[in-house]
Amino acid sequence: MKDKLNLIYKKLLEEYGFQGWWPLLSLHKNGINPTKTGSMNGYHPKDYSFPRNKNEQFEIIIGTVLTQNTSWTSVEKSLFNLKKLNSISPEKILKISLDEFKNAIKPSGYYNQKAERLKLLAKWFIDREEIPTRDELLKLKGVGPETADSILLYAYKIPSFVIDTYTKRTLIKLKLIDETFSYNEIKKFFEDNLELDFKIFQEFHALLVEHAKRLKSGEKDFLLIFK
DNA sequence: TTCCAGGCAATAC
DNA sequence: GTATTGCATGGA
Repeated sequence: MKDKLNLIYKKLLEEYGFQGWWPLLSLHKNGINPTKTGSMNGYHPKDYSFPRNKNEQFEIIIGTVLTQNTSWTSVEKSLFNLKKLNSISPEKILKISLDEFKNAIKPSGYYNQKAERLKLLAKWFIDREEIPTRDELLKLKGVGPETADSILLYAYKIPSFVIDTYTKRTLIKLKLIDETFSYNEIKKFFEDNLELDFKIFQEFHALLVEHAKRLKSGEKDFLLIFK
């Protein structure tokens, strides 16, 4: 199974190249125009130095919450709105009013709950110096398994595999799992069969998402590249 | 117009 | 532990 999974990773990498997740606003080109830049901006292929400071780390964390059940282009709009308010830092988010904050993140949907939870998350982050554990993250309101794993993997570079709807769908299509597999079972499947390297975990997860997205747009046969 | 998007918490069984 | 439902905007 190890060989099989590594072969899938290799094929995806050959097909799409390095993905450079998690996207950061400071790496956007063309200034402030998220609708035009779309979701192709902010990535940093083969550069694993991010996040380089606490603000970038925090930007990733709020992104993981904002993107819950929401497309990344919508999250970009919210992040740009926050940037205009000069508010992508935990201190600023705590400082602006709840209404102003809600209005800024409205494009991402569920803005009432996300605003309250992000304020709590900001408070938590300010007091948190060390790397959090997964259980600690799961106790935070608004942080479920996928968000916790995304925070660990992309904000803290801890090899904790992220399972999202795309990942699960891809594995089902490849017949490596079936619909009954739970989040933790799928996570274990990856972590038991891969080298525990945060770079591989980041790329593999991002590649699975990219592949599933292209399938959805009807670009090519889903299983073609694996043959 | 309907459906889905890089889910989560509350509730019910 | 597993199944269901509300949360909400924006694009296809």
